[in-house]
Amino acid sequence: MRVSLDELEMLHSKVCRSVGDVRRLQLLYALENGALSVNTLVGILDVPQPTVSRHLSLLRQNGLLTTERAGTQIFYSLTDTRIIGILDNMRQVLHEMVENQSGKLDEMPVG
Amino acid sequence: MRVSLDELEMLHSKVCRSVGDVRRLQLLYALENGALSVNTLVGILDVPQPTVSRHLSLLRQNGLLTTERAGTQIFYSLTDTRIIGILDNMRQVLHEMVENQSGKLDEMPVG
DNA sequence: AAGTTATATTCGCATATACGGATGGTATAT
DNA sequence: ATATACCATCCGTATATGCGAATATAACTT
Repeated sequence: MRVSLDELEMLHSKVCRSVGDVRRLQLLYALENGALSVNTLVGILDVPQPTVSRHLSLLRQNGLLTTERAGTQIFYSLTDTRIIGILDNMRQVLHEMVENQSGKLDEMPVG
Repeated sequence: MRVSLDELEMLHSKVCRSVGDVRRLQLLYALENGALSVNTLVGILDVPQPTVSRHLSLLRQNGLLTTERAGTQIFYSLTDTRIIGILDNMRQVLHEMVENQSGKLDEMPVG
């Protein structure tokens, strides 16, 4: 499948946006070591089942997760585990940025 | 500065969300090779100046950009250029994912 | 001080997103 | 067929986000 730069840019921002939610970030990390059922994820995140289901659905629509049914359960897993590595890199950089520039985040306007 | 896992998680999702907008993604990439003035960025993105200014402001509030005034102009630059490398990694992975699973994104529900 | 350039902010509006609770659907078991 | 377990979707609501147009602020010039 050929993909233009514009399409890639769109996908890129869409994926970043879908990661840009604490619950969804937690879901991705929870699946770091393999597939889990919805119910298990509900237990881990401790939020209502419909909430988890909606976030999982969004992540799947954006290609980050895939599903597999086993009886009545549905197991979600990462489409590409390299995503976690990338998120870890980002987290590491952010960690350093926070420690270095300390209170400089959210600083006052330039004027 | 000590930073808890929760705080880091918050920052992480906040930063991802701020990257999750096409304009802001374009702004970050535009600044890949050094600082640029707001007006220059307006020319590159070809969107109204207030729109650019608002997106820049958000990116700065989230720590991704820093500013420096030079006369009447304000130059924005990346706080940490490693961010671009991370975004490139993600873009590369997404590119491969799209090419591999072709039309599988946005596929139909599991039921 | 008045004018000019560059940038930031405000306002009103439209759209998108997230949530809880209820409901709907699917698969297995009895 | 009924019951149960598991998951997805709908509904109404509250909040967040993005935009264009107009306006405000800051710095430099004359």
